[in-house]
Amino acid sequence: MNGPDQLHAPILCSDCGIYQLCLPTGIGQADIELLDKIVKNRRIFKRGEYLYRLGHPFHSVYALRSGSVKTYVLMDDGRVQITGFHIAGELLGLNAVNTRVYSCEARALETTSVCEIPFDRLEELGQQVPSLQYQMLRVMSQEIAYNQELMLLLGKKNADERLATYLIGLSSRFAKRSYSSTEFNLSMSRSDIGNYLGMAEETVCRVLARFEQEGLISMQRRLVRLKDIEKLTAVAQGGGKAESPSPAVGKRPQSPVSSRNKQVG
Amino acid sequence: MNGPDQLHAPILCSDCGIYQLCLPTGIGQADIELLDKIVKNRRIFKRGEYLYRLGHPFHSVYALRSGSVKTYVLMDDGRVQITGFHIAGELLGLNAVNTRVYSCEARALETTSVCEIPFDRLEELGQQVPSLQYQMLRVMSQEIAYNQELMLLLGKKNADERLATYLIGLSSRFAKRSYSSTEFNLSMSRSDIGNYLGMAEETVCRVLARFEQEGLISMQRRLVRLKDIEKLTAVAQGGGKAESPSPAVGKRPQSPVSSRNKQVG
DNA sequence: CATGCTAGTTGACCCAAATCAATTTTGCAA
DNA sequence: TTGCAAAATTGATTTGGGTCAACTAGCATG
Repeated sequence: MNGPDQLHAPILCSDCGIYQLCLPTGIGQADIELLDKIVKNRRIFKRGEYLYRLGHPFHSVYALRSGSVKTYVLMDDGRVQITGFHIAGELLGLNAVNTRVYSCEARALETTSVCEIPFDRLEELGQQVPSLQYQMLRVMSQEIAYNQELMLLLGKKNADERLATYLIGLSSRFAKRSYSSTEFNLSMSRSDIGNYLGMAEETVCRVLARFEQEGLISMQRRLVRLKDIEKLTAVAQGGGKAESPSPAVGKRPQSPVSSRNKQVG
Repeated sequence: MNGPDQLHAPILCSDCGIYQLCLPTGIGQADIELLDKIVKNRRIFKRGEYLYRLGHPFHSVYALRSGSVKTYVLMDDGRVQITGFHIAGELLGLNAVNTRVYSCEARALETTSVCEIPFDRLEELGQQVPSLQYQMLRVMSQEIAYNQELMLLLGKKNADERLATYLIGLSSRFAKRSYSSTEFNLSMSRSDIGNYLGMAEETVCRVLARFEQEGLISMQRRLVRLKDIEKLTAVAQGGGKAESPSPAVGKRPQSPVSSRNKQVG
């Protein structure tokens, strides 16, 4: 998605520049070597190729080394909801543990390098390395938290808030991986962005264009530059509408966000 | 929410009528007794009371014995998105494993009986009982799958489809617990339903009223009866609009579901 | 360097559902 | 039993963003 393409994947986990992302704290050198033994293989997926598909039997989880991937769920009639965009250091596929069948699809957005890890081997290893077990719980727990944020966005935010939230979110994910947090390349299309955020791609274009007019960002094609992160954050939180600073007497507050959907009961 | 109120909670997991729901297959009698030792206490929450609140330190997970609970996430300005309604046999709180802080709130919808289980004890026990570890992964994996379905609903379904999906979903959850799948009591308000489904409570009322007119359901207050599950299922899938069976020549298809948001790229 | 082809953009129009408003019904506490 | 607040319903009106349509910009390919 961003940063240098690392297409020459190293052979060992211990040589891998991102293993501290997919397997943070608490795993010793010896354990890393164990892990290295079970990683099935490093594979390259090209744009549009599937890491896994809906309904296929669950056998492996995938650690992203470089590139980016979208995951999405499907309806019978062909409608699609993208549930996430994933970049280097993220682990995919654990959501199939329960049913033993993938409940969504994962597709590369660009050339993407991954480690495929057979789940049953990973589970065995987990029994010897408690911190690895814990790590799996953490990864899933984090995914749940992300998904909850997305539900909040889909259920309660307007178009401006959605886009602003999206940009801010990308920015901080890049920052975490020490890429630029103010200038980056989108690997997904406008249409994918719209699908993910629950809006039409035309609306994505229009809102981005307005953000540019207002000096919040600049865009050319898929390159974004965030020019006013502070204001963008405010918009994401719903503070972009400039609440009338001194509400005239007799004038109903007419808050930009209705009291509906706020906590009451 | 439904079924007999089981307010006299038994003292032991092995006596508990629902332990096979919160801890399915693969746990032996001896392990159950171990588990029983670490369950901190059985508690009763009354309507409106919190099991846990946003930002509070994570210490326990909660197994629901009876009653029902809503979980929801919050925005700074007070907006709320309900992320789930939970009934007997479900396990809450595992989504705080990663940050060690609850990322959402859980609040009883009615008088609700729960087992509180300290997470660190549960984790220790998990190292002795691998199937318990696996069970935790399963529970979280299932929650992710549920959440993905909800994202699909929030992002891509219209009001009719949302309500139909909701009713069908409740029905099959009750069936799994061998309650009636065609007649049940809602423990949540219209407003909560609307919030959960991403629509105004007025719309919930209107759509329910129309479903009743059309003979799909009957409702009085919070008691629902599903009268035509088959058709309801069709509506949930987007098939309620009766695609014109023989499209006249020259008449644009005007499909009830646009080709947008379907899989293309 | 035409020729597509895909992705992105912009304008005009429309509609599903939100909002606003007015009642009605219900559950409970005094 | 009465009184009230919360919950639910129903109607009128508005609107944010979807849909349709036309067009442009990049970019690959023969």
